[in-house]
Amino acid sequence: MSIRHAILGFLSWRPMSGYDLKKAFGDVEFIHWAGSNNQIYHALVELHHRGLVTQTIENPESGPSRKVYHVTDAGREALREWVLSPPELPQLRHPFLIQLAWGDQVESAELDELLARYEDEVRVKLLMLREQSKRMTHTPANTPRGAFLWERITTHWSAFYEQELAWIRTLRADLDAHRKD
Amino acid sequence: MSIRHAILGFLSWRPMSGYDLKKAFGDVEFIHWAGSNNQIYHALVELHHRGLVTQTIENPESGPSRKVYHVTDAGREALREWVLSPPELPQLRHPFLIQLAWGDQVESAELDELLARYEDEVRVKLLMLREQSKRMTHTPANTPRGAFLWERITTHWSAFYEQELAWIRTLRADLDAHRKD
DNA sequence: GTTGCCATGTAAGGTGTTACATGATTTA
DNA sequence: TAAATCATGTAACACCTTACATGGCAAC
Repeated sequence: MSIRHAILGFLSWRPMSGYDLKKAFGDVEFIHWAGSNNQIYHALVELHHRGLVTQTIENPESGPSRKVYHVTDAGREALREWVLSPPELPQLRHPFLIQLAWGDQVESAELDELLARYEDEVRVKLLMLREQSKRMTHTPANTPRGAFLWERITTHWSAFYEQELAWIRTLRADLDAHRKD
Repeated sequence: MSIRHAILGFLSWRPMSGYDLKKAFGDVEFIHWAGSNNQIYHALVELHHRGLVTQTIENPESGPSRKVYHVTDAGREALREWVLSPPELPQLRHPFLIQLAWGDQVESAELDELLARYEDEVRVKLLMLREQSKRMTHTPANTPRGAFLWERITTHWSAFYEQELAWIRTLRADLDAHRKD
């Protein structure tokens, strides 16, 4: 799984420039690459070199010229192959859990403050996700099945943060109950 | 959050060598990401340089010599500070979701096979986690609160994969129902 | 006239993984 | 005698992020 596959995926929706791709990456939360310029432009050169995309240069009357990339048949086949490639397990990086693992180093009041801050961050994140999904009307689903998949994926993504929020709330409540014993 | 903090944390349990640390990182699932030789040995040199750890060299009668590191008071203070530092949100890397986002490229039967393979991977992972938690008796909790935290963290880690499993099962069932319409 | 968007790139630096190099001891 | 484990490190590479460089156009 690399950024090239995701680029092929985006280009299968419609031809795009590097700049378009950068925005596309930024729009879709669960495609985790921040989609930095470096990677995108570099990947496009490589995909072009391998013949998976073609390049057309647009010179509009006004504005800068853009290089628009289109998927080729070979590219479409590569996309299909990638979709069917062995699934990888998700990788969860959770620095806060590691921090918390040594939470015994601090006092109960300090610990609860830390947990409260984390709860806050997660809550804000969830609000942000919901706002974003409201705005995101441009789900590019061509078929009902595609739309269905897309919906399940984004819901699942939110569910992750919801579980996080529920967990931290229970934890705080239980620690509080303990403290009063 | 960097590997240095986790190292300080481990050393706060007991003095360890680089080799010990490497194993410690490998043992604890939710810290699993960081522990490669390169990083550990490099970080130890740096921590030593900053005076957060001291080094004693053991030359046992048999076997190779080992450099054992101990936390200093400054190190313990740095650990405390880190524990109280602003919490970071978890980062989820989920290549399979990205793959699935373009699942429309393949036929329903192929898609279900893919989902089945993923379900299998998650199931195996969960089994592995449960086995591991059975073996892991060496929870280094000094206090009841520490043990409590540790237990909540590892349970939460499993819950993540459990949610994953539930999600994929529902998804498959619903896709199947759709197909029969 | 300054900010922001469109558009293409480069450079530098940090993070993280895999493999390699070395050498002694223990276990099968 | 071959392997695995103990133990310390180095090297090379891939990945990913941040910031920089350039320049035109539009809007306020």
